[in-house]
Amino acid sequence: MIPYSQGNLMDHQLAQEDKQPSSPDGRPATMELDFFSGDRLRSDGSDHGASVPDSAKLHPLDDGGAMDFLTLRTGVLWRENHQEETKPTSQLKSLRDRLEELKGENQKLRSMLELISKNYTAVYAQLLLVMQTKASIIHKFQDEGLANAGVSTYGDNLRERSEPSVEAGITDQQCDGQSMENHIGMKRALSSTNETSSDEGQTNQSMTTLESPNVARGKNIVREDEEDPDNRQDQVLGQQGSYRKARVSIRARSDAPMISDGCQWRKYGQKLAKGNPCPRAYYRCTMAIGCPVRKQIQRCVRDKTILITTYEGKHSHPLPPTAAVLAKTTSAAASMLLSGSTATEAAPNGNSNPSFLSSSNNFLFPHHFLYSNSSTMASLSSSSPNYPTITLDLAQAPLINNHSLHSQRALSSTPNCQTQNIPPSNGYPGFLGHPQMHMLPPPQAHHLLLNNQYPSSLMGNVGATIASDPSFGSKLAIAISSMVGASATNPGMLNSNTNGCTNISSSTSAIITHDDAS
DNA sequence: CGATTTTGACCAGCGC
DNA sequence: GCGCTGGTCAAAATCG
Repeated sequence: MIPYSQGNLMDHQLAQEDKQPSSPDGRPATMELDFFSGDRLRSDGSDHGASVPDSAKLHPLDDGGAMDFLTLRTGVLWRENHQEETKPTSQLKSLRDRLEELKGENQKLRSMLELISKNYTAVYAQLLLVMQTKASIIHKFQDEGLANAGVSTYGDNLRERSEPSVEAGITDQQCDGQSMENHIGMKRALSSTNETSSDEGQTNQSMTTLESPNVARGKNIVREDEEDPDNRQDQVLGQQGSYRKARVSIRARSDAPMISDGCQWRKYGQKLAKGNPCPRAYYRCTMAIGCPVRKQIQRCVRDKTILITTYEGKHSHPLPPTAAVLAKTTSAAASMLLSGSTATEAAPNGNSNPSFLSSSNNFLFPHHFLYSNSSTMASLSSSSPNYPTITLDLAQAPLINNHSLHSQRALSSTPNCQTQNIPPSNGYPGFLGHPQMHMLPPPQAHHLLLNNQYPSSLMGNVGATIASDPSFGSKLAIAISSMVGASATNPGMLNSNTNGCTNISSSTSAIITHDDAS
């Protein structure tokens, strides 16, 4: 009904591609995509969104596409107006009638769309509620059972948290993700203290590395450890190995060995997981001694072009802006995930915050994409209750070209694998390093709506839209950070989105997935 | 020569 | 208890 085809999109892409600066060798310069860059959002927005008056937008967050749509419609009306002078009145009346008819039809379709969206949201909320309840029961069961058995587990940490001798004044109501990490750190500290008597009187640096601002302010007892915290932590981790933390998994198409996230990593292991011929690589953050953050990288067994990066832990050091956004996002997601089943903490907006995925913020379930039952952006992995994992699936995006990952090296055959990137031309190392994403037009949720092919081809477009959405990361980070209320290490990014942050639900999306890396 | 990767060994959890 | 699997360690190899 509405004349916006895939061709328009491709033409737009080509036009954008022509605008890319060229490298000395004549090829278009590589420009990595930084999903979490607000500056990038601004710069791109100047090409599209900035030129679109708000009144012309179909949706507050719709940027470039609205202009195209408006232009197309305006063109039709313009032609109609000029034809008025030459066409017979009856024909004009017929056209007007037809126009009114189409308007009415459009209105009906919009109503139907809204209804479907509401229904889907309601159903999804129920589904999540069920999942959360299930996870909560499992956690509770493990907490009680394993604690009674004297096994050190994540649940055990929860139990110990309220012990005055360990942490005074920490209540169950403070059982958010960060405090959980504190407890993991505390548990490690206690464990190591128990292991070696010579450790008494000292404290584990690893705890410090895991501490939250609350810890730093003295809520927990933190002392300095003279030993190498990294080793200590590794030992404790290796020996106690049962700590369970939330993980944030990112799936993205890439032929590069690693996505660039702005951090520096050292590979410490590689394993062949059962059922997947691709090895899983283990990395730990080396930007600071004792940083507890680790990540695993593995290709999807079903689709080798999909790179699955799983982050665990929270950085214990300041991050460069390029890394801070992703780190904050994953950390916040993990925190929310951990607190999801038990959270009583109110979100900054005043809403209770039952879940990171809840509809209270609704950014994960944008109504634009509710036509597909699998087009949500994040998912809880319920397959492993001890390792709650949230998956951000960007795998529907176009393949990430390895040209953009110039600083990366082969996963298994090249050394110094790290993501300390050479800044691209836009000044941001990028998150997924995806030149194609730069070339795509900015997000256009309503592009999907305008596309005649939907909903049959919706899913493919969803991925492209996510990938092309420069505000995707920002909105995601904003949404998460708004819920956890953590201090922003990169306020520049978070504040940069001036037109979209108030309605995060508008243009973010990804795909619910299952854990199929192994 | 320091930093990093490689890779076999080790450990803990889990299912049978 | 045994075997399998995932995760980590640490010595050796490699790289810059």
